[in-house]
Formats: sequence, C-alpha cells, structure tokens
Amino acid sequence: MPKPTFFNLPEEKREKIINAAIDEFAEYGLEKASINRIVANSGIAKGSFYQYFEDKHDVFLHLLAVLEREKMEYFKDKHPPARNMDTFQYFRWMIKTGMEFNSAYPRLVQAVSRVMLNEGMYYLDFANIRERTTQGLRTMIRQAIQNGEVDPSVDVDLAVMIMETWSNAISNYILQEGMKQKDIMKWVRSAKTQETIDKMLYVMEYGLRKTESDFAKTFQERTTS
Amino acid sequence: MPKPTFFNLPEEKREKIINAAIDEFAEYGLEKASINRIVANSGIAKGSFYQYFEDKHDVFLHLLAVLEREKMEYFKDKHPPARNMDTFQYFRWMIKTGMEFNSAYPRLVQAVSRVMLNEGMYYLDFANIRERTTQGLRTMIRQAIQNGEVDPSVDVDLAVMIMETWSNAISNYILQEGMKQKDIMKWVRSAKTQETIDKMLYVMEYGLRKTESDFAKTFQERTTS
Amino acid sequence: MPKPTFFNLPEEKREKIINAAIDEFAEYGLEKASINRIVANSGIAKGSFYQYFEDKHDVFLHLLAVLEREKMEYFKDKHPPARNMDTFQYFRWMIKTGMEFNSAYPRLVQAVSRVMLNEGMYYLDFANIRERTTQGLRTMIRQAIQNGEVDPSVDVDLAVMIMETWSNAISNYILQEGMKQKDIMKWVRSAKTQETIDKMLYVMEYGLRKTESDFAKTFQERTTS
Amino acid sequence: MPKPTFFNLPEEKREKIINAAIDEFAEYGLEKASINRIVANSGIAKGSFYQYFEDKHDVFLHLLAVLEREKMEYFKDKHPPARNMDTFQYFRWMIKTGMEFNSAYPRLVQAVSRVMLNEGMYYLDFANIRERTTQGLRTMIRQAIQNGEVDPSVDVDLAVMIMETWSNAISNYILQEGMKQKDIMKWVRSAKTQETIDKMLYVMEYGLRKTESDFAKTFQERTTS
DNA sequence: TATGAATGAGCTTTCATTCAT
DNA sequence: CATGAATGAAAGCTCATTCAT
Repeated sequence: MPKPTFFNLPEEKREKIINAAIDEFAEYGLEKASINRIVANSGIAKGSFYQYFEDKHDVFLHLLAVLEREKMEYFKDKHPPARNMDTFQYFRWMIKTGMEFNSAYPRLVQAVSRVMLNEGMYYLDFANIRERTTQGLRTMIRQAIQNGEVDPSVDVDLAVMIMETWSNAISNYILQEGMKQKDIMKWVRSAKTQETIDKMLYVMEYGLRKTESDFAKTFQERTTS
Repeated sequence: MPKPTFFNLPEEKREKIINAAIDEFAEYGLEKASINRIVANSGIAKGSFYQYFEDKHDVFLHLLAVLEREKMEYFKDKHPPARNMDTFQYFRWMIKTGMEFNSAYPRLVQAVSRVMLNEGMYYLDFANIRERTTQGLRTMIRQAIQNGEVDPSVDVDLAVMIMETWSNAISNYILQEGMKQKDIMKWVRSAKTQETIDKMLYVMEYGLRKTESDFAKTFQERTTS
Repeated sequence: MPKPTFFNLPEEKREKIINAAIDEFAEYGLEKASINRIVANSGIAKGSFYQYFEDKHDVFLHLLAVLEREKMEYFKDKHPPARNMDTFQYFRWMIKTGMEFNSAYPRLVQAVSRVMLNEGMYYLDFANIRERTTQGLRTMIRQAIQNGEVDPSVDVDLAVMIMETWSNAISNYILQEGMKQKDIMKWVRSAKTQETIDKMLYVMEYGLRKTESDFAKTFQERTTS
Repeated sequence: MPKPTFFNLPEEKREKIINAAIDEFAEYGLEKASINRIVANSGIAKGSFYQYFEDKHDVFLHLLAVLEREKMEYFKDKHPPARNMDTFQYFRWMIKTGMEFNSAYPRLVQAVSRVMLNEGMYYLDFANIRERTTQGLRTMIRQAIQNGEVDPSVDVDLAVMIMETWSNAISNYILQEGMKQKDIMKWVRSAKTQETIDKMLYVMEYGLRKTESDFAKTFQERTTS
C-alpha cells in the first residue's frame, strides 16, 4: 500500500504517476517494468518514488486498488435491467457491464490483467486478492444450485474455476479486439459484439445448466475410454 | 536452434544444462530467467553457454522442440481406445492422454507452459508456433460440423478459441494440482481425476453441441438485457 | 551531449572524469577505450558514468566540444599581426596559432586527434563535424583564387584536400615532437620550430601559388610517362 | 611471423585464411578485428589458428609481408619509361605505378593501409617497418640534392616526412575514389585520374624544388608574424 | 518532503587463448 | 597436425535502492 505521502500529493501529480505506471505495466508486465522508466515518464524524482511507494509491487497493488474502486463506482450506478433474473442472467449482465467498464478504462484494465492473469499467477502475494473474486463466484454458484438453476451434482469449486476461466477469456478477447477499434465503448455495445459475448456465455451456461440425468446418461455412454 | 556444439556434448552434460534451464524457466519465466544462474546451476562456464546457444530464446526454443518431440513420441505409442469415435470423444481422449504426458514430464511442461501461456502472448516470435495448434483445432471443428456433431451456425474461430482456452485451463489445473501429489501419474489416472477432467470437458462439449434451435430460442428468451 | 547531471557536478569531480577520459582516448583511441578503466581512474561508480553520459561516444563528443570551445576562446584573444595579409599569410598565422593552442592543451588535442584522424574516418557520425572545417577551407581557397593568389586552374576540392592533409600532418608532427620536450609551448615558439613550420607551409604554398603558365609548361615537358 | 605449419598448408586453405583476414582488417581495423570472425569466415578450427599464427598481430604482419612481396613482384616487371629521369620524375613514376598496384590488390591494400596509417601509428611494432620506407625516401632525397634537383638547404628529414605524407594522401584519395568505380584499374589509368595525380605531385614537387634564394626571399618578406 | 546523485550488483554478450583428444 | 570445447576476464549497460542535502 502506498505511503501516506502519496495521498497527500496534489491530484494532478498523483495522476501523472499512476498513468506512467499503467503505461509501464501494460507495456512490460510486472517483472520487466522499470522503476527508472516510471519515474522518468511521470516527471518525479527517483527518491520521491520511494517516499510514495515501498517498491514496484506496491505501485501495482495501488493500481489494483484503483481498479477495484473504479469498478465499484461504475457498478454502483448501473442496475440490472430486470428484477427477477436468474443466476445466469445476472452473471451475463455482470460480464457485459464489466466489458463496458473495461472499455471505459482500457489501459488500466489491460495493465492489471496482463499482470494478474500471467506472471501474477506465480505470486503468492496476489493469491488472496484473487480469492476475493473466487469467493463471490462460489456464493453465486451455491445460490444457483439452491435455486435449482444448476445441477446439484456439479462440483462447486470446479464450476467456479470454469466461470473464472471463462470470464477472463472473454475479457481478454474483448479487450484485445476492442483495442483495435476507434471507439471501444461503441464497439462493445454494438449488437454484433454483444452477440459474440452471449454466444461465449451460452456455451458455459449450457454446460453448467444441464440436468443430472443428462450428464449421467452421457457420462455412461461415452466414458468407456 | 542450439549450435552443433551442444549436440556433440556428452548426454550427461547436456541433460544437466537443459535441466538447469527447465528449472530456471519454470521458476522465473522467460524474461526474468538469468543465464548467469543457468550456467551456475549446470556447472558450465559462462562462455560455454554461448558456444551451445545463440541466446536465452535459443535455449527456450530448444526446450520447446524437446517438448514437441517427446509429445510426438508419447502419442505415437498410444492409440485411441475405439475406432468410431466422434470428434468430441477424440478430443477428450487427446486431452486425457495429454494430461498423462504432462504427468510424465511435469517440470518441462511447467516451464514451457509458463512461458507460452503468459509472456509468450506478447512475443510475436511465438505467434506462429501457437498458430500450429490453432490450425489443428480449426480443422477438427470443421470436421465436427461436417459430421453434424456441432451446430453449423457455430462460429469456427470462436469455437477454436473456446477449445484452446479450455484445454489450457484444464492443463493448468491438472498440472497445478498434480504437482502437489506424491505420484502425479497415478493421481492423473485415478478415477476421481479422470472424472474431473470429464466434467470440465462436458461443460464445453454441451455448450458447443447444442442445436441451433436451442440457441435461437434461448437467445430470444433471455437477451432482453 | 552529456546529461545535465554531469554539469551539476562539482568542478573538481568533473575534471577528474574528463581527465581520465582524455587519458583513455589518448592511450587507446575510441574503440578500444574502456569505460571500465575510465570509471576506475576517475574514482566514480560505473552506474554514475551512465548518469553523466549516454555512452562512450557521448563522452568523446563532449571532449570534442570542450576542445572547440577552448580553441574559440584561445583564438578570440589573438589577433593577426598585420592588417593586409594575403590568404596564405593568414593561413600560416592560423596554423601557427593553432600549434600554440595545441601546446596549451596537448593531451586533449592528442586524444581528439587520435580519434578524429584515425578511426574517426570510418565513422559517419564525425563526417559532418569534419565537413565544417572543410567548408571553411573551401571558402578560403575560393577567395584566394579571386584575389589572384592561387592559380585559377587549381581544383578547389583538391586544394582543400591538400590543405587539410597538410595541416593535419604539421599538427601531428609538432605534437609528436612537442610531447618529447620539457616545455612544449616554449619549444613551439622557438625560432627553430617556427622555421620548420614555415618550411612545411611554404612547400604547400609554392605548390598552390604557381601560375597556370608554369604548370602548363611543366606538365607538357614531363608528362610523357 | 606465421609458424611453419602455416606455410605447409595447401595453398587453397592458406588463401582462404588470408582472404578472411584481409576482409576482417579492412572492415574493422587491427584493434577491433576479431579472431573469432576470421576463424569463422575462413572455415578453420579455432585451435588451428593458433597453430598457424602467434596472435592477431602475427596475421597482420603476414599480410604486410604478402603485400610487400606482391608489390616487389609487381614492380619487378615494370620499368621506368625513360632512362634519364630526374628524381621527381622517378618518384612520380613510382607513385603512379604504386597506384596501379593498389588497383590490382585493392582489398589487401585497403586492409593494410587502414591499420598502418591509423592505429598503426601508435604501435611501436610497426615503427621499424615504416622506417624501411623512410630510409628509401631519404636516400632518394639525398641523391636529388646531389643531382642539384633539390635545394641543398632543404632539411632531409623534413622532405622525407613531406613525401611520405604526400604519397599516403594520394594513395588514400585514389583508393577511396577508386573503390567507387566499376573497373578500378581502368579508372586509375584514365587520363583524368592521371592528371589529378600529376597535379597533386606537382604541388609537392614545386614546393620542394624551389631554390634557396626563392625561399630566403619569401621567408624574409613574410615571416613578420 | 523533495530531490537526484551515488552505488554496485547484476545483466547479456564477446573475446583471446588453452588444452585434451 | 587438426580439432573445437572450455574458459573466465572483460566488455557495455541497466537496475532497484540508499542517502545526504
């Protein structure tokens, strides 16, 4: 976590720093990111950096926090379109709204994703951060099972893993394609893109929804291998 | 590609070097891997390294080649259990056999995966290597559509992306859990693990198999968001 | 150009560094000059060097700039002894004053000459720097032709080449011999040395002054070979 | 001097080696020349190099010897066009024939010149080699004085230095321009090139020929500075 | 608090030379 | 003689971090 000195900074300066950091992480990832370059690009003194942050990880953790805060803000203003949505409908809404958020902060999202989904895997530091998301999904799945929306035989942890993998894959795909567009937000909201997202989600949804009997049947049929 | 000098080395020495390289890449990834450490751990002189390899990438590409060769060998001895398998059955057999292979060479697989699935994303050098796998899957999907196993309305590229994501996710999951086990191979072949793999694959399979009508119906019902 | 950090250094330190650099370039030339040795001899850390300079070329270019500046200063205080000198008289005065300057900064001149006159030939970087001197001489020759001091049939570029070669040769000779003396400046100003310089210059001067008719005559007489 | 082993080599191999060496020295000079590259380009084993030569200097000294031998051969077949040439006519003939020789072995000449005229200056090893040429010129000048062709007051060493500088300058100029031509030899023998050489030489010749009285007069007139 | 100079470990890479086979 | 693997010093350069001002 950044030191208090950082938060006492005038906002303009603070922004310049985090922008430089975002660019650096987006471009080079966490390991290869250079404090030297961040400092140079943000126009602050080398020593100052160490008065604001502990080290490279510290800056990144701050970006993560910023991302979470902004996401929270973003979702606070949005409301699910319908009252009585089932779990998958809700998940789909969340994913889509998440994609809109990504379009609003593409560079920040890119920087954080690049680190969290790749090198971050190998850092224990980030394990508990990731765990938070996992917890949310786990609760969601359990409710879906209780509501009869998901087959009770489904392994909860497995389902969570699937959902995480899936949303990350979608996120990556959308961000990557989106970065090529002139107006990302417009592109994300376009009917075609929304349909692509829907298709991806339906694959997962169908997989998870299927009834126990279906599964059992297929399982027996096929697993002679 | 390593220089001829490398292949003239006594096998023992050669193995010591590639083992050190595997450990290094598995631990630090490609970027952060240190030639200094590799030579230290393999007990060769720093100058010798450059008599064997062009540079860091060169060692890694060799590991990649070794992995491919070993995989080829491994699959050559295995035969699909049944004659008339449909595409998904074949895919499932491939994934499972792949997992067995991973259990046979866990550290090598770990080293290569770590690089290919993470930093490798950002290296154009690896794009064409990855493309090879992609091509295989694309062909597979097209055949599945022709065989009527997959709905013709399914977007081929999307399906390929899904299958890639999926097999990587499974591979990661299995390898990660497997590394905690005493006897990986035994664990992978256990009924429980096999069932887990099956479940994961079925989610995907169901998602992709669903008929056009199903999709259309669901699509209209739900996409009011 | 050195970085600002270099110019913020206390003069003493700065001098120690450029002295070490001068010694290094004088001893080893540009290519073989070792930054390691420079930092060792100037007592600074290796990292510091790169905070002062971009690289080896950068230090050298600084020496070049220092030399030019000092030369400018030196010439500013000197005034040609007579008003109505002809071109050759002026050139001779310049060369002689230049030799005095060389005696004032022998090591710096040695270091720069060694690089510029030797390896420098093969560096395009220095081509434009050299071009400046060339331009000056070209103008000088053209005026001399207009003034009727030099035979109009003389090829301007050829004459420039001759003058450059000549002044470099003289400069080299004087510096080389001068370094053996106890008091260079005194030696350079001695009647004997001045006479030597005069003789060298007269060879060139006579050669260039000769009238067209002389040349034509000799040319016909001799070029039967 | 190369070791006996070198001279026992089949001519083809020997030529391959010296060609690689010529290329290396022409491209990189003596200091920056890399034995590694020479070995690679000549297709011999690293160890063999050290069985043929002492070190880098040794190879170069051999090139020098080859150059001298070839030059000797070349001049042996040529004969001055006239019997009763004066010293300057002879010198001019020598220079011109030398230029023809350079055209016949441009790469070898280039390699050797690059080293001898630049870095070579700072190597004592080459001092005695250079001295040989110097001796020849000294004798030539003394004869010219005896023949009354050069003013007896002329300082012999000075004259030698002038002639050396001059022939090097011409050689450099001709080689440099010649390398741009399609057919060097033809270009060198062309009337225009020969005239250029003549002009350069006449400048020197006039300078050196002038009578003592001329010199004394001019010297008094001008040397008020 | 702000600064930016100082630092040395570490990086990748090339080098000339030796030496066992 | 021929070979080419082995070697470690040295090259240029970057890095995160400290610290005096």
